[in-house]
Amino acid sequence: MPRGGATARNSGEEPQDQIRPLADVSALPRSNGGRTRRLNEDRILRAAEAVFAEAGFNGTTMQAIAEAANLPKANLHYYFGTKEGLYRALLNRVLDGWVDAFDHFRPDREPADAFADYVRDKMRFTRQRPMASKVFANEIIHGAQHVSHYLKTKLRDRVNEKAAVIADWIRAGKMAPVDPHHLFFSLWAVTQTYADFDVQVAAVLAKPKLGREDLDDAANHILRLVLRTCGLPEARPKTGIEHHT
Amino acid sequence: MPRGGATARNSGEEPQDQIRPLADVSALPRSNGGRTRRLNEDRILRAAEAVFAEAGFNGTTMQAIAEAANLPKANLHYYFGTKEGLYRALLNRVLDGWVDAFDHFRPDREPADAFADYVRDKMRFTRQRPMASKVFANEIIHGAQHVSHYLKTKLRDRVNEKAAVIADWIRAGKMAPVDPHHLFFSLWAVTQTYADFDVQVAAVLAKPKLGREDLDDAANHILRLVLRTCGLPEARPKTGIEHHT
DNA sequence: AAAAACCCTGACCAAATGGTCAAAAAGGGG
DNA sequence: CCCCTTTTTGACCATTTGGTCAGGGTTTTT
Repeated sequence: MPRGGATARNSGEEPQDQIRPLADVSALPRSNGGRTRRLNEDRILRAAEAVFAEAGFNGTTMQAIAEAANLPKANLHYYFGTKEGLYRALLNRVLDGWVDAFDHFRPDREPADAFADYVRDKMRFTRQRPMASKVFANEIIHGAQHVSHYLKTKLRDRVNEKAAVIADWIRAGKMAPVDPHHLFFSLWAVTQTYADFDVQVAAVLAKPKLGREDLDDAANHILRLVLRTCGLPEARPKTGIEHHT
Repeated sequence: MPRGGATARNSGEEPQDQIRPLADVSALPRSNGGRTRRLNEDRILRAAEAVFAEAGFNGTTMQAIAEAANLPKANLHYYFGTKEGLYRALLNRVLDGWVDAFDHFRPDREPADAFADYVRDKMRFTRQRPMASKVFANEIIHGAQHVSHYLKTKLRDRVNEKAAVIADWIRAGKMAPVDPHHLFFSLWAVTQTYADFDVQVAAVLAKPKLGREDLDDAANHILRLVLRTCGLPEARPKTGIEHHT
């Protein structure tokens, strides 16, 4: 497959170890410093996020992304080479924000605070970028072919590191015994379910769409669930709407 | 693509992966009362479940299903008309088994027992038919275009009915206050995550694949999580390995 | 045995889709 | 204005894919 004259910087030509964020473009100070490029790439990625989230990789057509971005199809190929390249670039972008919430689990923190912050962060992400979550979920469901390396290295290491923190908290008697790994799986599951399966939740709740209050309710519920699971005292929610025991 | 074998069209080839023991061999009246049809439809649906789960609706080709079922493509069209028809038939089949687990929530039961049975059922389903779960998850993520009506009617009614049971249990002081709807969402999330996101869980646990023990661990964890959330006493797991608080 | 109903399938489309390319436009430094 | 790089895009393929169909086979009924 001969590459065209267009140079695709972000395409995934390499086997499967591109987890880096957008390749840094500063190498070429030519022209306007690649401003046009960055601007257009961002525009395309934004459109791609929405389309990929709704249709999945195979269901997404370059044409659809092009229309969503208001650009001719050939333009996408100019910037990202192939559909796969665009998808990889998008995944990198999504993955970046995914593990950051882990930072809340630090040994010096109080478990209850860490969990509260984590849940709040996750749910905010769910509210602000539900599409990103869906793109990721879709990738995993279909075998994580593009991110398996990432899962087995960076994510696993990160989880193990934070699981150790949880284990220490348990040993120190700061919280009830819980399997740290499965606790994380549960945390991911209950938070992401409101992004990935939003239509199901909305349907059951008889709402046309999940609103902010719904997600706040969800966040409160999740936090309660986590705190009880970890044997931690329940802090009253900030809004104070809830009636306490 | 999935199948590399070259043994595509042998008219007399018998499948060896069929594990459908027909109830009675002696008392069957006629050799055929639409039996061929049922047999073939089942065979196709089984193949379709695997392929759709792995590739999603758009990523699945009739050709791939045909190869997985060891039948010519035209045969699938003969039985199901269109790809959409096949998909819908599959979806119905999957949905059928999906709400049945709800039956455990009956007013006369003890909450702890009901939850235990529910979790066990769900996890057994996850173990035995992970593909079915993925097909469903995929459908929901992509907007539930084929099942939205089902979600808004049957599922919603069912959930409301069972939520009322939970609410009664809470009122009766049999369990701690929890939002019943969100409790269900959490239950679905934490159980299905082991089917839908199995590769992620396996990757983090450094296993090539989730085994039975992993799912048993998960089930124990989930049950503990649920019981604590509902303020119910923890029964010791069957294996007795765990030491309780 | 003949008719009827059901089953099977290779061969064949029309449409959609990822990708290519050449030529033209825009941009900018000298 | 000229030269070089970057960007833009319409037109154009090769391949894939869902779907059709006519004709042949097999089983059941009359």
